[in-house]
Amino acid sequence: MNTQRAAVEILREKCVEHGLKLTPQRIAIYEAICHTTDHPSADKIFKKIKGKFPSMSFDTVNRTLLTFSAIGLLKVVEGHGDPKRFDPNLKQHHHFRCIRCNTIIDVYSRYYDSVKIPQDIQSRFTVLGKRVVLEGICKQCRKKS
Amino acid sequence: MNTQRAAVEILREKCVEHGLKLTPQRIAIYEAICHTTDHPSADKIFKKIKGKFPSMSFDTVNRTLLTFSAIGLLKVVEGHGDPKRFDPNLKQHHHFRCIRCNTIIDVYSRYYDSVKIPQDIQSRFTVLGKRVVLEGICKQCRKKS
DNA sequence: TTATTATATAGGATTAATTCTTAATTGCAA
DNA sequence: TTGCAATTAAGAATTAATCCTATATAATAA
Repeated sequence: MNTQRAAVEILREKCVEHGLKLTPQRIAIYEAICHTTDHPSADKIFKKIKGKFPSMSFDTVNRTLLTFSAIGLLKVVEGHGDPKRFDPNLKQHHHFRCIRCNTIIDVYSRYYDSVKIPQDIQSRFTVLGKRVVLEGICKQCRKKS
Repeated sequence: MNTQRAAVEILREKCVEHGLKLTPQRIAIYEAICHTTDHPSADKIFKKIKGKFPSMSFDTVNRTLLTFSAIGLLKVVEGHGDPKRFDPNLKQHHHFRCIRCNTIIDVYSRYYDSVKIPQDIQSRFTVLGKRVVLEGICKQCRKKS
């Protein structure tokens, strides 16, 4: 698949750039998370990979995800005290979180992208990223009640 | 102190509203968190209270904070997989998070308050809250490097 | 290629965070 | 007051995250 090849190439570049080895584990983990849009936890990725890669340890998955986060291959999304959740989507986007089922859904909006950093905030901090975070009830949970 | 009395009254109202008992533990915990602006974890609140209330258990602090969160007395702030952090500030506000020291600083901005919920998002979700979340380097950490 | 070496991994141990269990206590309504 | 349902303390159990170390391996250079 095209997107898979692209993923390995992106990974390879980043590894070379940071002097990291391109191991089968790293490839499997990066490909696994690239196929998600639900911001999975380390444990979810671990379980997903277990079938194809029975010898992999949870520690490797967790450590690798943190490494990826450190080199900017993915981000830890803002959560609410539950296990860390990872997001391979580096494009500017926003999040909606359901307070019932705790799902985090990507929101794309030019309008939100265009929200500016006011001058007084710029002088207080070095702002590297911004995001609009919405919360409420998702469609599925709305149906249930 | 005036703000302290106010805190107890707010707590009492909410407790009556939800059929909860007004216990000394709840009062102590609510007053403690009302005096913070640094979005402390349950553990920090626990340590803060320990001096005045040596018999209180960590579990009580944690459970009580979650109860407060459930009845809307405070909120669990968006974090990054670390222990839950609580925010008694229910006024519309925004957050800046330092990626170095993990401090979360309140940001007040009329401009950010005025950011709207687009129509297509309203139709997908029942949006109950919104916040602009900034991240970057805070002043203190900028000095260090 | 092959040898070398620094890095990475597996798997179990450890630590930390959170939640559960239970017996005792205590607000508060009657 | 009294009775009872809600709440608490304390420790156990569970779950999440990190650390340790012996082994394996990717990448480099001969």
